[in-house]
Formats: sequence, structure tokens, C-alpha cells
Amino acid sequence: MAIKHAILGLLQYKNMHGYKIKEHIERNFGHMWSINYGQIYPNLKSLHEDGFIEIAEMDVTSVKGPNRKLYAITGAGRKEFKRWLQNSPEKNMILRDPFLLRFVFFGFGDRDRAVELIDEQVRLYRKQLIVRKKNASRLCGKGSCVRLVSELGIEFNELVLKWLLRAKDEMLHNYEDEAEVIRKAL
Amino acid sequence: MAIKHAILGLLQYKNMHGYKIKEHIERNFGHMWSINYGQIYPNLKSLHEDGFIEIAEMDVTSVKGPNRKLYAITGAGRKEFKRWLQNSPEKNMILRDPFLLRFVFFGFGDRDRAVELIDEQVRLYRKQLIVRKKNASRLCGKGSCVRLVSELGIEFNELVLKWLLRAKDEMLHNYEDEAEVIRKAL
DNA sequence: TCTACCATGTAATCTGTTACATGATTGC
DNA sequence: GCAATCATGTAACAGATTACATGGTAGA
Repeated sequence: MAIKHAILGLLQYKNMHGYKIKEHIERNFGHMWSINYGQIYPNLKSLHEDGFIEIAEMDVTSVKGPNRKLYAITGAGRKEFKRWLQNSPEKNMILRDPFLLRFVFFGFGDRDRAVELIDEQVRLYRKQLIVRKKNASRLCGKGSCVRLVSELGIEFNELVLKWLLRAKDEMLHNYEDEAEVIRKAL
Repeated sequence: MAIKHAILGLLQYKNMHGYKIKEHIERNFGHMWSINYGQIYPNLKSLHEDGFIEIAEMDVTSVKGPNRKLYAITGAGRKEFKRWLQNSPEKNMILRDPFLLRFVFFGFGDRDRAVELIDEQVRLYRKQLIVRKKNASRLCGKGSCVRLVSELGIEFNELVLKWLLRAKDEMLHNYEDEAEVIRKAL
């Protein structure tokens, strides 16, 4: 249900079409939500059927490809969005990360390969940090919620980078028998 | 596929039954992965069918409930696990958080309700931090990967707590017209 | 010519979650 | 008697991902 409400939220700022919504979510909320067309268009359809959004305009100014359907939020949509906004979140945050899941078991594998994979992550997070800082620079205004979330994304990125370098260092200099450590904790 | 490999990884430490696997994942990897019985048992079944695990023993020492099926990893399982371990992760980390998604739109809602929801999160993260620190204290050993991941979880928790308090403060003292800030960024 | 980007959409598949069914024991 | 914990499992549903289909323009 979260995606529907994210779409409703975005349409409160501006009328938008599907492609733009995806772009916007990726740029501004990319660190906490991902989305793809397989979700966007069916959800727009269903929001439309429920009367929460309507087609405000068929934008023909697009030169490339098919015409854009500009969606607008309706009164019912605004009401539904407000209701959702003041509710407590249904679930807690989780850091679902295929790299970290691997990392936990690096004691069983090849140390040099592990270090390679860490380096790969470092490169990735460094690249991402530049993008996030660039996106954040477009946001200013005291107390702005979007700016605050964007800052959290950057701080998190920096934390992970620092952690990765520490982890690499420890792996290179203090590699012990991992299995013993964990067996005790089971 | 990640869950299957997480199970294979755990079985390298020790033979385990389904219930224990869930408990272990929640305690040690709870901050980066969640799991439920609807995934555990079907995945154990399928790993068994693929020959990656086998039933080592029917543990009858359990006094409560049905007998435990103690699973052990096979040679093929170890091979498959090693193959997976040295691969680059398929995807990047995302922070999927229903609270943050709401937070982004707090400018459209009631400020006092927003502050209530922030306080709720602060309580939640404080509680979680205590649990994580307790779990981490059982892990020691230089260069231990499990310990490092557990530390990342704690550092992340502390970062979010600090951020929440800052966000609350900014909302109380510098609440501006949010819509303007974002419209510019679109 | 080929790639990248713009734009909409559907279908198949995979994953994940919730709820249910079963049933024994321990402690309040 | 009731709730909590241990223990295994299935079914229905919800959510997410990938691949496909279509087709136009801009630029290298």
C-alpha cells in the first residue's frame, strides 16, 4: 500500500505522469525506496479506479514517444492521503542488503576475494555519495522534511563507508578463526 | 535466493532445525534481514530436494511439541555456498522504511501529530538499541565478521536516534512552507 | 546504424507476509 | 484455565522484479 500513498504524496506537489514519478522517487527517495514500471502503471490505474487520482491533461508537448498522461490528485485522494499520513507506520525499518548477508559469512571464504568485494562496495558507496550530495544541494529550507531525509541518506552513506574501511583493515590484520566466535554465540 | 544461502551459511556452523534457524537469524541478523516460517520450512524442503542439506538426526530430546528435524549441510551444499559467497552481491542496500516515507510528507499534515510519530520512533529505536547492544556483547573476537555487522547495526541505530532528535527540533522551531522547497526541486 | 532516452503498458514469476492448523509443556 | 514457548508445516494473498511489447526522437 505504501507505493500508492507515495504517489498520492507526490501528486500533491505537482501533476505528474508515470515516467516522471519513477524518476522523482529514484532521485529523491532512492535510498529508502525503489520502484519500477511494473508497479507504477498498475498502481496508477488502480488509484484512478478508486477515484483518488484523475487524468488532468493529456500532455502532447512530449516530442519523444507516446503522449504523457498527467495525473492529478482528487479531493478523495487528498483525504485518503491525510488519513494515511497521521497513522503510525505499519512496520519497522530493515536494512536488507545482499552484501552484508555475504559479509557475515566471509570467515568461510577466501580472504582476498572478501577484500575485493569490500573494495567494490567502497567504490559503489563513494559514487553514490557524490550523487546524493548533488541531489541534496538542490534542497534547502529550514525544517524541510525532504531535505532532512536526504541528509540522513548522506550520513548513512558516510557511516557505511567508514565502517567498510574499518572492516577491511580488521580483516587484513586480525583475521581469526571466525567459526569459534560464532559457535559460542549460538 | 538469499534466504537459501543464509540457511546454508548457518548450517556450516552447526546442525540446526527450522525453529532455531529463525531464532538465530532474528537475533544476529535481525537488523538486516527478517524471516518467517512461511519462508523457512518451504526453503528447507527445497534445499533438501536439491541435495544441499540432509536430515542428520531426528532430535527427540525436545520435550515440547513435535520432534526437531536437525538439518546438516552436504558437500554439494558447501560447494554451492562457496560459489555464492565469492560472487558480487546482486543488489544494493535499500533502507525500506514506512516511517521515513511518511516523514517526507510531514509538511502536508499536522505538525503535532508528526512530532508524536517522531517520539514514537525515538522510543522504538531506544528499545532496539538496548537489545542490539546486549546481542553484540555476546560477540567478541578481532576481525569477526558477525561482530562487525552487529556493530554496524548499533552505529546505524545511534545515527538514526540522533537524526530523529534533530528532525524533531527543526520541526518545532523552523517549520516553513514545505511545498515551496520541493516544488523547486522537481 | 546503433545507442540512449522518452513514454506507456502487460504478463509471468519470484518473494515475502499473514493467517491458519496442530499439539505438547511450563508456569501463573 | 490461560498465556507463553517450543515446533512443524500449508495456503492464500500481497508486493516486487524481470522481461517483454511498442514506438518515436536525438545524437554519435
